[in-house]
Amino acid sequence: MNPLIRKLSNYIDLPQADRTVLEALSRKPEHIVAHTDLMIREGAAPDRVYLVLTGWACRYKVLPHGKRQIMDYFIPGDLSDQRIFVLTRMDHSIATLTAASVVTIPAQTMIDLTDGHPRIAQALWWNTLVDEAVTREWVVNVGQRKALERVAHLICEMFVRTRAVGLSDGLSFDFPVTQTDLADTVGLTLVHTNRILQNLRAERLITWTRHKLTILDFDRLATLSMFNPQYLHLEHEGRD
Amino acid sequence: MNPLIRKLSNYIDLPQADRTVLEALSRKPEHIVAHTDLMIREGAAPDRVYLVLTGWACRYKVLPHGKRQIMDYFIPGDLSDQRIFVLTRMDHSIATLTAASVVTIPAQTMIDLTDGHPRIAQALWWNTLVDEAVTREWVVNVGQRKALERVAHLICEMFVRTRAVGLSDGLSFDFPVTQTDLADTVGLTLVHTNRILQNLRAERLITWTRHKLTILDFDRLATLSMFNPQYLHLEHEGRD
DNA sequence: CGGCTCCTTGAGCCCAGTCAAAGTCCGTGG
DNA sequence: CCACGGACTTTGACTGGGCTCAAGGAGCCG
Repeated sequence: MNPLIRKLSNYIDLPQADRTVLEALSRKPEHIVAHTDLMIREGAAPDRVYLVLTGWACRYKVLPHGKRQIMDYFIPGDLSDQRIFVLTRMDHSIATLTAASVVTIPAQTMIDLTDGHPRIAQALWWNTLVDEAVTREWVVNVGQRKALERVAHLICEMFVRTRAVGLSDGLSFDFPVTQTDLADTVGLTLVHTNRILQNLRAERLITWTRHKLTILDFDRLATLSMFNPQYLHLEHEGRD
Repeated sequence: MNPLIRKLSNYIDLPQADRTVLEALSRKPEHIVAHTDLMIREGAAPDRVYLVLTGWACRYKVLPHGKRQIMDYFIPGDLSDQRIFVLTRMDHSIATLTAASVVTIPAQTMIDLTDGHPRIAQALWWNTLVDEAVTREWVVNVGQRKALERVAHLICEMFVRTRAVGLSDGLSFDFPVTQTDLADTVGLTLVHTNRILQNLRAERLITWTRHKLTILDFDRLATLSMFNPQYLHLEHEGRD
């Protein structure tokens, strides 16, 4: 099933008409190799929105001293900002982390989508609000959690988000980033991130080989990292 | 002038009709003392939006181990999420940092506002996108900058944001938070934040007494903290 | 003038960063 | 099928930025 529909269904049940409209968006995905910037680069004028169908991507920024911070992961079903073209310049970049298939949606299509389909419009608002909540939680993560908790929290989040689009398999899911990516996500060095992963493995909390991550004890991982999934708003909150 | 209008004018010139509509919102502000949670608390159902007219407020979250992270400051002209009521539960809290006057806008008023006034709708989208960009920059700040750079960056940002609503005086502006608040904002301890402030003063980069902060050398402060104001999108980007 | 809250300072420790090198995995081409 | 090369992961030794604990000082309000 289209991962965007699957994702939005966590919020609200969409009637068939709306589903058809959303399905129609996902024709003609583009296949993009790993580690490629999408067309909207920092400084350029955004005129489109990206929808990831398969693979992972991320938002990131590189500072003048060369350090990179990843500020968001895009997994299947994730959409880059629905109204990004209101701005005239991107203030960050978006790149694939893996090979990915991505749909490009022109600005006008997004406008028509929300103008003509109020339930989709509302679901996309939910989507936007969740994106904001996730980013805020990442501020909390790098600001207040210790290294081990930080990595554990990210793993919990990505597991739940992956499961929400039907891409988990029990407590296993595809976590296709390198340790360097992970380090730049949680604000630690590569070396320290690696040692933290050793700890998580030694504590029998996770296994992670060949991009396949398995959580061995979700409750302990969630408690230890103070993971409270409420900010993901996946409890079918759509009123009506 | 109404600080919301002033803020949105950084993006686009609003015709008098739109200004009048926005002015009308700001009748009956409520006066709230410092350190008070606004009605939407974590876990509660949001049904309104807040607009700050005077004073500062913040979004924050307290983790189970008692640590607080401030994820956003609200200064005059700042609006809490324009569509927050799409969610059924708040995942964080909002509190005043100082005495403040705040306008409460019911959900339906927000909907009418954007339905009936396309330019306001677009300006509010700009506002939302800037809020997101700010939060993302805060991820970068706590993730990749060192303590001194972090504090310096926040000062640069709050100076520019304050100036954008006409509340700066040369290189001086009201920075009415305690060092404890500041520490919880930049993800450092109070003690270390204090020492960093001593450094900034010793380096003759700032003075900060009685809530009045003066930047002594903006260029040096901006360079040192790698502050690039592009993410604030204040360059009157509104097309048309 | 007493008691808040907030700011400042000192000493010692530890979590995470840095530097450097070695090991592992995997795709590719001979 | 194996050798090679590049990307990614792991390990060790050392350093240092930021945290913790603790106490004292300054400003402000009643």
